[in-house]
Amino acid sequence: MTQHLYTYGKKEKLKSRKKIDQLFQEGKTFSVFPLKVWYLFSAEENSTVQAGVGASKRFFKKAVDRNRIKRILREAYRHQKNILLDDSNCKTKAINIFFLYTGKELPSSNLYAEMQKALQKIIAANETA
RNA sequence: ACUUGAACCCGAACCAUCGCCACUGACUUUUGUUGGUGGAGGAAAGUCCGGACAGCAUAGAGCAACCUACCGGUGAAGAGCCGGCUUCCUGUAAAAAGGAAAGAGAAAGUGCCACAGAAAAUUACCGUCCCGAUUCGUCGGGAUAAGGGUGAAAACGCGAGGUAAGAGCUCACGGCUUGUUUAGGUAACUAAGCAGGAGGGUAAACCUUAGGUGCUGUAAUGCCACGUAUAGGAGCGUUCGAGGGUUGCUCGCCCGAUGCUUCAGGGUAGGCAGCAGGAUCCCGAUAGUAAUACCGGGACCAGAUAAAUGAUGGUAUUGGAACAGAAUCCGGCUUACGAGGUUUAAAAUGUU
Repeated sequence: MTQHLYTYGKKEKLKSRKKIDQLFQEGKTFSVFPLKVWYLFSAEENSTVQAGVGASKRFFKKAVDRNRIKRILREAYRHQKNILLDDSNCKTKAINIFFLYTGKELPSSNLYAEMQKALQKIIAANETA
């Protein structure tokens, strides 16, 4: 799993509208302030972890601010995703994850610590399941 | 010199590492590896105008609604731009100069005009004048609109005549306005003459006049793929017509039959085109006061669909800056904004 270290390319993004709707309807959720996380394990054959990020239009009316948050979240995921990929239980599963920023102000840090916590929670959830 | 305003320019450099999107070369040909090129704005914003493009409609009439409103030019077009005219403001001895204007009509009608003031359009508080009464302090009736006071604005200004006092009541001059003649100008308009006329403002109040306006927007629209069920129940209807279209309404007109509405249930929500070469951008010449036009040469310059430009460290000083992120595309307008650069102004009281 060390071949692609810190990438976040097209294949790793959660893009299909169908999958996202499914995730919001059927997926489980928890919060690590200021993040809210949806996740869903599925038994599909192409086993990849796909993740998406977002920010509420209600709190961030300017597109520039939403772009900024999405970039920070992507950067945080990009650097920390190997926590998930190196875990032997998660490696082979298809996991859909969505990170929503629920804070009301722009983040002051790079959100690495929060992202790490969130990913570890997903691993823990997988083990109990 | 600083500060402030206006106009224009610019909108954050370079290096390393990690990473993103599009196109593309090579190697591998399920997949991937590696290299190259390009990758947000002056407002991409607000969605306020105008188009291109697309679909639908094209049988009209009335009403309603909306838009435009000095002249000429420019442009695909506009509520755009350029030049001029007029009016107003600043300024000046007068000019020059600078700035502003939703700039047709208030002389068709209706309405409204805060506060103050007697009164905001047929008004009279003080005052002035006349008549009557009088306890000589004033009181009552009438005339008037010169003067005072209020206000953003008070019945055109000023002089003379006139009168009890006064008043465009009359007259001269001036200002305004309608028609007309002459001269200049493409025209708006300007100057002069003649004849007539009115008397506050407001049309970003209704309104009137003149001219004009099909509707809907790229989630348009076209094509391909996938998929279910020409299944079932109920209602309406087939020339005595359900329903639909036609601009918002009314009339009228047109289309119209395995059709329309609805209940329950089921399926899809993937790709391609539209979509990045255009009223394009840059440089130069010519014409024009200018907007702009035209000619010559050169350039190809983002294109996604949960939606690409970021992170970390360093280099000279400030520890990183403003407003802000394309989504069909153009032309404008408006609004937001900064460290800086250039020019210009400070005459409506800038500082040293």
